[in-house]
Amino acid sequence: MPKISEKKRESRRQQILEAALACFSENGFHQTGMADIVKRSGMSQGAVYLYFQSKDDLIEALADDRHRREAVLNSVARGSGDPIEGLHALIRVYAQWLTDPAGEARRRVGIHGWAEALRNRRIRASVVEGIDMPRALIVALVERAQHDGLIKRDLGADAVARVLVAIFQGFVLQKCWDEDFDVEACMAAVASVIEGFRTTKPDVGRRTRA
Amino acid sequence: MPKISEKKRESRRQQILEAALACFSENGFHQTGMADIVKRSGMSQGAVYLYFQSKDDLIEALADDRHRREAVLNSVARGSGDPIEGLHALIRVYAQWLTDPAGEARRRVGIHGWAEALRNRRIRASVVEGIDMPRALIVALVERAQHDGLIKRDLGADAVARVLVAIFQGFVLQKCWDEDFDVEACMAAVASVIEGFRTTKPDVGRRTRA
Amino acid sequence: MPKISEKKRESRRQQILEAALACFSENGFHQTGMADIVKRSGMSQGAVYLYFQSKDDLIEALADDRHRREAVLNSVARGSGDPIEGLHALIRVYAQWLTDPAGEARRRVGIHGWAEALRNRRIRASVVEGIDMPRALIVALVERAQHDGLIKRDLGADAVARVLVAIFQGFVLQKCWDEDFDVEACMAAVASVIEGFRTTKPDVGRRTRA
Amino acid sequence: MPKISEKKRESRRQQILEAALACFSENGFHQTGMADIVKRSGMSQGAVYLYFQSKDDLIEALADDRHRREAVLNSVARGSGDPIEGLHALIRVYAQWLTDPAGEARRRVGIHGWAEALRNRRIRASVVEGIDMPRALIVALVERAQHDGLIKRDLGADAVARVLVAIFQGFVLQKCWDEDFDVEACMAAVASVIEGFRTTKPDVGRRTRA
DNA sequence: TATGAATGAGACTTCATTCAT
DNA sequence: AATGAATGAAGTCTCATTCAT
Repeated sequence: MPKISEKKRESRRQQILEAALACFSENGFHQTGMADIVKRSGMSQGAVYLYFQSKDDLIEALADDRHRREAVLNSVARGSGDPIEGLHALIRVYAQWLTDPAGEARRRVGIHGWAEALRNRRIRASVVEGIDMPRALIVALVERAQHDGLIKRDLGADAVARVLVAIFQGFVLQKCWDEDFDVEACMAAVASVIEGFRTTKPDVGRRTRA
Repeated sequence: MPKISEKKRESRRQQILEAALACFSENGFHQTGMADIVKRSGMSQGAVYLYFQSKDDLIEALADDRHRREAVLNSVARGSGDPIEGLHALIRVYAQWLTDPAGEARRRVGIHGWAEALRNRRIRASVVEGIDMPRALIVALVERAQHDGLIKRDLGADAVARVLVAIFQGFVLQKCWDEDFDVEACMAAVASVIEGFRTTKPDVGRRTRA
Repeated sequence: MPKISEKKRESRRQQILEAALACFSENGFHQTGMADIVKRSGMSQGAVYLYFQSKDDLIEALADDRHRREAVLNSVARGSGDPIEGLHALIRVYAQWLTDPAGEARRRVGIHGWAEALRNRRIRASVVEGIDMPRALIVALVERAQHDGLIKRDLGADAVARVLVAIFQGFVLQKCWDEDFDVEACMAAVASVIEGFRTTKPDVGRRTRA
Repeated sequence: MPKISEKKRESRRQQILEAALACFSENGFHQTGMADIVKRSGMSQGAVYLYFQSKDDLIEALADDRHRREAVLNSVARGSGDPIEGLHALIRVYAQWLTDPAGEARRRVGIHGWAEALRNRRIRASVVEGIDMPRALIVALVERAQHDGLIKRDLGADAVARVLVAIFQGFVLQKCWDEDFDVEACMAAVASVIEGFRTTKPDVGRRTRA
């Protein structure tokens, strides 16, 4: 029974996905040929089509893969007690993800995915869902913080979330374009961003004084 | 060889660029064929090559065009007296650019350009220069503000600038994917971000006390 | 204005159709590659697609071409006075078409078309219409002959027509498979077939009465 | 090497042949993939090649199968006393074969075989032999009938045979394209065709004179 | 200048067949 | 005997660019 073992099959699949990731990372989806992926994966032309129905299917599989990994990323910051501390935890997780050298290719492909999301419904769904997850998480944290009087009540929780998400999207771009992008330094600024959303202590002090 | 007037020539060039912008906006650079651009511009296949050497040349021309427009955008916020007010002015300008319905196509093409910048040196140069301009502007404002004690001195001016730039990059993405993106609400949050960078009053108090 | 003249364009089209006809005649539709047609036509790969949208389009064009030629063929036998003579005229026309050495390729492609008609709606429509034309013609002749008492009234005019059409379809097959197929001899037999449809002598009696 | 029983082996072979027949009937030889046949037969890719050397081998096996079945068909009309009655018997047998709903697929594949016979020597041999059998049979009957003065002596026996064979070939086509083809009505016309081959009454007169 | 027909390399995908298990 | 994963040549079609007019 030469039916390949599930383990082997999954391994082959990963082999192709990794080759595709590397190729897409270097040349984008549409400048990468199946031949490139085939060569890099060390498999034969036909073999790829035993694992993926088409090039688009391959691209979508990578998008789904990314989606799945980010879900894990988000779960880390969940369940923290203090909402402010939760935000900081989230930031730390993403900062780490941003710094990881092994994630370079994935970040680059992510950017290509952003462009692709503009014209491919399936990809857009995956990408948008990918940013809706952390956004929802942040919204929840912010609302709790607002309820506790820790974050200004006149700010939209969604707006706050979008700002934080945007910062990381921009950081991905800047990091990919510029080798010297200093994540550490920027993180300190991000911490201050959160400070900006907080209700100011002095008010309390002044109030007690009064 | 009947030479065409310079005016006519420029007009034709724009005609092609506009057609290309519309096509690229809808389908990206590599999914758009020269035939699409030709059809949309109302010109002939051969004509395009009288104005642009190649498809890549066309893409680069659009990138340069974008670069030139952004230079104008930045100049608006220059020369303001109060650096903090300068930052707010800059934000207002970009918010407006983000909201302009006529700029939709340009924003979308911009995203495709971000992806293309990953593999095309010439495009990257243009894109990076495009964000270096506002970044330098912000850095100058922040440094002045820090000197005046208006912004925390322990924050890197560059980091602050990168955060603000990142926010707008992320906003472009979110706006292009999501029709309902609420620029107004988000701008309020961005104002708070700047608050976060500012020195808090108590410090002044403490300093005076010391 | 290098827009090709209509004459030139039509000539190119024919060039391709002839190459396709020759290739299909030798190897059938699906065993003939576009490369074969391209090579035979002396044009370039891309050129063919300036004249035909796809291989299927090319096949359909040939089917339509055949359809058009047969319409001409049928028109020959129309308008004859004596319906029996009309039938014989039709037979003569088809016999000639069957014998024409220049039509060999067309007959062979016709057979491939019969097979293709089984799974391609568009082709079937063309083929069926192609046999409905002579059938309708024969039906009209037979009905007139029956009205004149020249052909047995108990035969269905449609059945008679189908028999005559079938004979020629079978002849095409036999001629294409067997170089030695003797059209002359067979035509004598076909004349007898028509004899068989005629009313028997008793009618002559009625006629003698007149 | 666990050898399979001869019975089992033959059963598997038939299983494949039936699947192939169904597939070829629907899509023709070259538009049917081995994968289609495999799926329909319920066997594995490799298994087919244990029973047939190649796809062509499979096609040829079906052609031979057809050949064998037709031999049986012809034998029915053999040995009849009256040659004219023999012709009618043959016609009846073929009419029945034409009507049998279970033979639909076989008739359709037969048409594909006619086309294939144009380029495949092996198939042509099988197909031509397949029509030579009934033709020879008819020739023998006609010659006997001519000897007995029942059929016109000036008709070539071979021509008569070819006409009758052609009629049934054409009927197969018309039946396969047109669900409403009326076999019954056409058979009456075929009976008249045979009438047409018969000597006319005057001959009888001559004979009576003798 | 301007046209658009022509080019041909290269894109993605399929498929008959083989072979390790 | 049987499996089905693997192969890789070949298929159809596209497209940026050129060039005769």
